[in-house]
Amino acid sequence: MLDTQQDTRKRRFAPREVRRQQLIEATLDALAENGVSGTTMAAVTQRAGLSMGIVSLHFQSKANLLTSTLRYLAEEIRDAWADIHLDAALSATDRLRGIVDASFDENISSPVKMRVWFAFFGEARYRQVYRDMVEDFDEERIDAIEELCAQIAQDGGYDDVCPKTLAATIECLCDGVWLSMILYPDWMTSAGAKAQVMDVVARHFPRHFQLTAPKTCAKGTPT
Amino acid sequence: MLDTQQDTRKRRFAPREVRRQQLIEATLDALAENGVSGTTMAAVTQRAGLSMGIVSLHFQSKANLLTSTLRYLAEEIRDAWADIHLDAALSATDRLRGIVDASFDENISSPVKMRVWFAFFGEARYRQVYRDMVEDFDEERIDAIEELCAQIAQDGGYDDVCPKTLAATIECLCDGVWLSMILYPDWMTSAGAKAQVMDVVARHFPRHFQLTAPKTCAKGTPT
Amino acid sequence: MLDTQQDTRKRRFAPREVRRQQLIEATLDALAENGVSGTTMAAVTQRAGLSMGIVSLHFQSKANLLTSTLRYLAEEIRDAWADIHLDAALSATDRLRGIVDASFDENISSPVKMRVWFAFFGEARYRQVYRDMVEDFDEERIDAIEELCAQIAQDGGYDDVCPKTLAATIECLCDGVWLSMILYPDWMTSAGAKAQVMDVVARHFPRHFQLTAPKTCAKGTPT
Amino acid sequence: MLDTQQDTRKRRFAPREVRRQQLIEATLDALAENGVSGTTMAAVTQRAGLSMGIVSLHFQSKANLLTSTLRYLAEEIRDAWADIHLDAALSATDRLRGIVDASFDENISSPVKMRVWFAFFGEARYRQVYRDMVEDFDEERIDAIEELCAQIAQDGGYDDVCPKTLAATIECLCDGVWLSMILYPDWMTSAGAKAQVMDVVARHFPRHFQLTAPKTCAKGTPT
DNA sequence: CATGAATGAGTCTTCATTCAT
DNA sequence: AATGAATGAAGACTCATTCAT
Repeated sequence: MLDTQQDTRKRRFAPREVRRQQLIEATLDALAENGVSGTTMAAVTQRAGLSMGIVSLHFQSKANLLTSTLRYLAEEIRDAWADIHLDAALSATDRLRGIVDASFDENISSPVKMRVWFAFFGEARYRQVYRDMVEDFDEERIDAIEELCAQIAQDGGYDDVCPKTLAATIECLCDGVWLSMILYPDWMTSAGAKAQVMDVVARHFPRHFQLTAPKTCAKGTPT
Repeated sequence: MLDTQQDTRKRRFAPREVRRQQLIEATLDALAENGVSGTTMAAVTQRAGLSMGIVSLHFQSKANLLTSTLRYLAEEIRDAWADIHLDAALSATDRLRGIVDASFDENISSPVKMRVWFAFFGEARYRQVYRDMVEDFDEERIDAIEELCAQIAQDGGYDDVCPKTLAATIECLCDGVWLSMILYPDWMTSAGAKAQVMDVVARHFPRHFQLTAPKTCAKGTPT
Repeated sequence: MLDTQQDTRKRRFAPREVRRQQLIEATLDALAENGVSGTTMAAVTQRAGLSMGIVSLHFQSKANLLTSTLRYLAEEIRDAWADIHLDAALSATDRLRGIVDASFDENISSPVKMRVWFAFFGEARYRQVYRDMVEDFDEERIDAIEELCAQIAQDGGYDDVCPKTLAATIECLCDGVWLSMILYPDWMTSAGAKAQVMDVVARHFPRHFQLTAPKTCAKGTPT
Repeated sequence: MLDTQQDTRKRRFAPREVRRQQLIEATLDALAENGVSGTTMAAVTQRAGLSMGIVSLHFQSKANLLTSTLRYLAEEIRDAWADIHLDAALSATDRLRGIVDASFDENISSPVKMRVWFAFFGEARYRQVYRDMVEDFDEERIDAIEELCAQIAQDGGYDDVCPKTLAATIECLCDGVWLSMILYPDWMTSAGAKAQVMDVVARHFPRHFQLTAPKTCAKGTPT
């Protein structure tokens, strides 16, 4: 199956979607390594094993290729999240945990993709694109988290928890943990990231989530 | 006083340090507006009201100007933090609150400077520069927070709090909140940011910090 | 035939070697007219009827273009010399004369190329490039001349001729004559140059080479 | 005496001529090391221990400084040559030998000055200046040599020597030897240069000049 | 659908010259 | 007479885009 795909990719002519995907993946690698400004079309196409002109053919311009790459990332996350969100069989606690797990899934938050996110975020001219693209989804997502928090708070009788604040805290914490994963990849792993966030959730809903035992938290080995 | 300074800046000859500062400030503005790749030397010098060659004269190269700008930001934060950290008159709780307050000080976390920080973080090259520059300080800072948490935990008998985890949570939360301030400045203000972080602290140390009352937390107007 | 070549050169796409040659020839002209420092990439490419970026495409940098041009000249001389040197049918005297003739061949020692040689010699940086490039060949060449002189001296019983000194004299004299051809082109022609050098050879080997008759040497019209 | 001069040079204010000489000497060093294009005003003035603006003050422009430096060199040679030429006590043979000796005097043909000569010669835009400056003197000099040769030829009954051709040969040989001194300084020394030229003279006037004994001419140690 | 040589506007950098002190 | 900070034109180099094949 993979062989067939590889084969298709190396053929002189390939369907439009295969080439687009091939270029987007090469762009992800190039962006992770060199940032937005350091990513040249020559580098992208060389990585994809194709010629320079191919970008114009499939994406018209560099700006469009980058925007498409960003959209690809956003949709990937949205899809992963939607799977959890729409699964009617899950309880509120399982959903909340599922959303956090999905956020730090090895595929979603791989080092390459995290670097690409922040590369776009740091470039002022793409920040607006980034914002327009994630705003709706961000809002939808934070509303969903808030709703789950509200439901757990009500069901569990957690009178002292403000669902809105907790939802914001979870969102911000996730963003901050992502940044740590980029800046200090050796210090913050995918598993550690999940534990870090879930600990704050557990701190608010102690009867529904298990706190990481303080004793296991030895100095020098975070998470 | 300001007039005098303005006057000095516009004079044909100015002391070396005045020019350097003037250029760094112009660079901050340019970076905030255009990101690292979008920031041209022409844009920086025009903003400073000077000629193009002046950068080479005072900073040799664009790379050195950007690195110097990054160092300026880092030292500004370090200084603000050191004021709190070295004030022997403060209690552990006051220090912890002081560090969070300083992190979201209007000058330290102004929109311009926040954008510049993330512009640098987005570029792999400058991430390394940043790490080389502030790794020691970052570690010192998180150790200090951990120590304060440990002290409060011990004094207050909070057996269920792992100081190391809490310190990491605070750091990550601050980063994430900064990110929100850039992306949704209307939604996340400086005051709201402090409240957001202190709420998590209060959740861990309820007898030493005041939780934001859940009732004030109405939907639509977070914190 | 020439039209075809011209046509190829003006076409939007040309084989790599055609473009390289085209650029080297334009560089020769530019160097002869403006020297090393006065030769700008814009001037070279304009002369070639191409755009500025083409140099980076085929030679990466200005330094590499100049080095390649120097190598082109050196190889041209080496090839001309090798034709004589490897021709087994020639006698020692014919070879010696042949080498001198080749040195002042209209193509090898054209005004343009002579000026380019001295433009390079004037730049310390390219003197080293030149040495690294042709030191071996220069040595081989002077050794060959010495050997020819030794053979003629032995065959003709010229006991008073030191082949080593004569070889050095011939080399230096050629260089000096080239210099005269640049500075006073009206005074020193290609034919005169050959006569000048061969006269010194004849002075050493009077029974093998014909001296220019002293009577033809009238004041005001040298050689 | 030297101390006094050094002292004058380091004083904040110095007579016009002292400064000019100081700058010309610094220019000679800079030119020898970096060629015409590589010689910046900053490098020259730094070498002289003075400030950048001083050149404009004493020479108006870089072009004028370089032309003045070239003139300084030309006059130095002319003076050295005139001493010999005007010395009525010398015989024709002594004068001829004296001119050659002066040409390769350690001061006149020092490595630094030789490099500067060829640096100017290689730069097309200074070649005309160079030519205008040395043309008259060159002609005067070659006429003098020719006259000396004619006198020796007549006095010694050398019927087969054309004074005009020999004078041209001596001139060209000197130029070529100078070039060798620059390109291969280890191979061609000042003493070797004189011997090389005088050997050709001796070959023409064997009863007036001593040939270098052929036996001393061993392979590997030229001249 | 695909190639890659060619283009040329945009950028960084250098440096002779100027001028307030 | 001397300084050196500042200027700005000029040049090398980069790279997204175009287009003949």
